[in-house]
Amino acid sequence: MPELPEVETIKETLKLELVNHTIKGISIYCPNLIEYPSVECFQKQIIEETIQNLERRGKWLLFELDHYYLLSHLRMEGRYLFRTKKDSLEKHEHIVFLLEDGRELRYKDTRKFGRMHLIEKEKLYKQKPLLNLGFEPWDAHVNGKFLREKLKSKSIPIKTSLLDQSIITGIGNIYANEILFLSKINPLTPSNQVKILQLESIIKNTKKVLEKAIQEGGTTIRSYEASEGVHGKFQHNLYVHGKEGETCPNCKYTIRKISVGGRGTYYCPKCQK
DNA sequence: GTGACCACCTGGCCGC
DNA sequence: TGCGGCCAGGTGGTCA
Repeated sequence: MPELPEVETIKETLKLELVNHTIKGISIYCPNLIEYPSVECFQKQIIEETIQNLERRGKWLLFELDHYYLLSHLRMEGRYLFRTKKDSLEKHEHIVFLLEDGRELRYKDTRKFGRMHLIEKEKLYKQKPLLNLGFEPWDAHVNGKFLREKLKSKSIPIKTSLLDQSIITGIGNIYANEILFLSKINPLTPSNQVKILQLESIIKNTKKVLEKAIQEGGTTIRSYEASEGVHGKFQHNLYVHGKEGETCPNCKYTIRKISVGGRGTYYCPKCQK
């Protein structure tokens, strides 16, 4: 599933293909994917807009157009593919953007979990979904004191807080597991009981894990591809995620899988006490 | 303000 | 073999 490193990889891949190209038409086969505005407005407003740039904010992909930002969240299995008019529409291809050079940018999403917004440029950070988004992990505001302040009234597990996009944006389930393993913190620890040194360790390892994952092009687990045929390699660097029953690379204890906040959580009970 | 729960959605897997 | 049920996941909404 695309998290921050995967979205960063997708952004860079699409940027090479899309900047300075104009959207001439759009076909929407699954209206539920359009969150805002209405499907009719979305279709009307996006026509004749030229893609100026691609950006990323957390797990959101931002297409900068002339007058709007097209925001795309890939959720679990969303991906973008390039096709031509001659190519027949395949299963799960729900939205087709026709470009002025005849290519088609198709949004494919097996589970239809992804969402798109089209927002006027000046309102980008004044309304959902970016309004309440937290800081990027590399933001200067993100330090131990910041996290302690944010978590002081929270008794939910630290793993759940790491997934809260209004605190630090971009961390998903895979990387939260890895970050807590490297920080030697039990994922069930109440957020307000994590010590300041541990919070600083979390921040350090968040940057470390995400930077490494971006270098490797993200993590390819099941269905994720940056674009067609582009696979990440970070799955070879995972310590605990998806390794239930295997031995811990540090202490050789058996890695355990539990459910925290309804999410599959992998950890070493010996290293992460 | 906080936390728990649910809906969204489909393919894959497992047990019967 | 076929069927039903469960699971995976991120986010937003609702309710206590």
